[in-house]
Amino acid sequence: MEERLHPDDSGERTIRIVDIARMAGVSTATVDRVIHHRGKVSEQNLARINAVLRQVDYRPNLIARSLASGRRRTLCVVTPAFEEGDYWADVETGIARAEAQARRYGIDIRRCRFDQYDCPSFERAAEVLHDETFDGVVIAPFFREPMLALARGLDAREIPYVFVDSDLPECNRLAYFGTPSFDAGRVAARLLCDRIDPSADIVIGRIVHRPGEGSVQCRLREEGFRAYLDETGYRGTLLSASLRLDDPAGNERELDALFAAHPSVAGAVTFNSTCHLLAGYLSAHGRRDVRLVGYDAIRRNGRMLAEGAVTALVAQRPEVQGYRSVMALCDWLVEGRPTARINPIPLDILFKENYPYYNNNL
Amino acid sequence: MEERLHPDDSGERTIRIVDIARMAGVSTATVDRVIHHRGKVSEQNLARINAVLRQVDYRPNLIARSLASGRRRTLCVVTPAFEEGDYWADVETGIARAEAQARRYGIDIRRCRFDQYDCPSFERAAEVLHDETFDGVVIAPFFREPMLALARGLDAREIPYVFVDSDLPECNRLAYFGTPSFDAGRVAARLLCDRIDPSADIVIGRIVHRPGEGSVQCRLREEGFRAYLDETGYRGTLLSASLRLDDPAGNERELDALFAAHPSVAGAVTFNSTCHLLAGYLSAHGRRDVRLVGYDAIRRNGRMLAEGAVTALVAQRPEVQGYRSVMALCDWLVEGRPTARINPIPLDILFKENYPYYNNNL
DNA sequence: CTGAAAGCGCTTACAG
DNA sequence: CTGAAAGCGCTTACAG
Repeated sequence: MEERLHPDDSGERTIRIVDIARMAGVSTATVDRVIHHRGKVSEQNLARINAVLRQVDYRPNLIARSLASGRRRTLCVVTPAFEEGDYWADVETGIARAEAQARRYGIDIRRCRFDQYDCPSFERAAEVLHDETFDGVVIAPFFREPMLALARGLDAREIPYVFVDSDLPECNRLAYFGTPSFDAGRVAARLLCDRIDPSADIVIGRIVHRPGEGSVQCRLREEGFRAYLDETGYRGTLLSASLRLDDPAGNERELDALFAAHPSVAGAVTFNSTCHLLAGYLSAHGRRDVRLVGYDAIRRNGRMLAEGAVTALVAQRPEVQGYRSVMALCDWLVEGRPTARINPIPLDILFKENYPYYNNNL
Repeated sequence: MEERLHPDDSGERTIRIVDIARMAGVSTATVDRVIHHRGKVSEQNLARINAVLRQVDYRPNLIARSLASGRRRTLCVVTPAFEEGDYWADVETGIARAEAQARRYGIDIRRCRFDQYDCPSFERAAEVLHDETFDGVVIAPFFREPMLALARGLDAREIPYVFVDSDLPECNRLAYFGTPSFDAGRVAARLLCDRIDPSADIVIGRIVHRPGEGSVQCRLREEGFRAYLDETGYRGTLLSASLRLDDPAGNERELDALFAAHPSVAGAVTFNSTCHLLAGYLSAHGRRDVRLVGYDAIRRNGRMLAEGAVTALVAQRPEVQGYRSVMALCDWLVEGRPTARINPIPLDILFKENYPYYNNNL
């Protein structure tokens, strides 16, 4: 073990660049060059300075650095467009918090939104990343193929990027922040099964946006859900209900037909944040005997939870995801400090009793 | 609405003290005096500068401020001593995280530990706060009377303090961070009742440290627990088991006797973080039919959860509590930014299925 | 009561 | 390849 002198340990004053310069018999500019690997430095000076650097525990004063350099950097955040009360509004809350902190270190944030149900809109957003240049990118990789292409471009230009919400492990992302979808499905299954008979039928509410299938995340959650049922000896039937965000009358007909055909249904689940749709139906029809589990603590779901129309919600700290995604990039750019590549965000379980405290997650 | 020019909105460059000085026709030192309400300033200059300040949206550059002032401040954190794997070790994790950030703004942290089961040790820690002077204090107010005395002293010396873990509302604390204990009790009751018959007996494990009664927090949790049972028509019997941290043989005898006398017990609960004691007993005696709910995601509890000896844990983000307590003080000291006085930390529910992801809560 | 000047630690042209 | 010097925005003695 090398003997090191550290100010905090020894009571010595903290080491500055001038100190190093003096010890190495060079100017501060040369020390700066070595520290940042920029410009040319003679072999001799390089060796001397490195020798000093090895002796002392130099910790750059980031505040001074940021003040002196005056350098501003710009990040681009590419996430779905949202309205108030939507899931992505909560992610934005976290991003805004990070933005406030990042500004102090000279980092600005540019937003770029896309329609999460419309692949071409994602591709248009990706074009911005091509046309302009950024120091880093946070992106919700909703659409696989365009994302892979985009990632190749970013890799080529050596622009670091962070994934939020869902992951594409084959990409060279700096970090990923999101909940483990498969286990999120298992959790939902457990919450439902704790309260219904193992032979009762369960409705799966599927929100249909367009002909294509659901998101990767929803699919993984469903797999986890089914896995749990298999493991625990479930022997009822899983029924599917196709619902639309924009067609209440159609939803009503769909559900009326389903419940008429299967009076024994005792549970329901949705794998995205729209369980308030099903909850509204159950509530309106007085079906308090049907247990419903869904995802995300958005206000409309929270209201249904409070009313008792939803049994439990599985939530995923969207603000934390937004905040940490941005901060990971800041840490990297400002201090060169890497973040873990995969950062599973905790899966939160909300009942009526603890929902009221599930707010400021920052 | 007053018209304000803000750099971010208008593309104008950001306002500095020199700009204000120029606009008011004074020196930067005088502007500084007005901004910080320090030193004497003539009526006339005061008026001029305030007029300018009203026009522009001056946002001090905190980085420059901290660099220039070179002022260091010291906070004192007074929390229970702990060993690895204890609850308070997790709180310390959050404190250490905050410390790293705070250092950049010239804030140092001093620790002061006490024995959470020993009031005199708390009083000794309080003496440090009297003898030395700090710019702010974070404190876990375990013991009411000495804390009230200490708070009076801090108030008199105008030293801001933040409570963590539990609250004493009659004190003039800058902020409080902790979970709502009563509802934490209700949540535990719900978790237990979802899985047992309303007429089954329930054991309450009480950890006895010394003759005195348990902490305020435990008592409140128990009240919430009982309230939930009352509301939901529970009609079994609540049985009490007195356990000790340091007497496994005694615990064994106590529980053997209890379970022998009450073979119908189907549930158990503890209101502090030691449910691993009860879990160990149940596991060793093959009592998988007894559902157990406890508090805090410390490692020993987590292991029992994974094994299935604990049904669910209610957790309270100790790292977040530690982190935010310190940061609240930093925000106040550095920027004069106040925090909400009461900050309820979310109540987390952990099952075997989501426990693995309940780690880095920061 | 007020302002000129130095300085916090680091970076950045610029001249050599 | 190197170093002296200016400057980032703010604060702090100090002289007046």
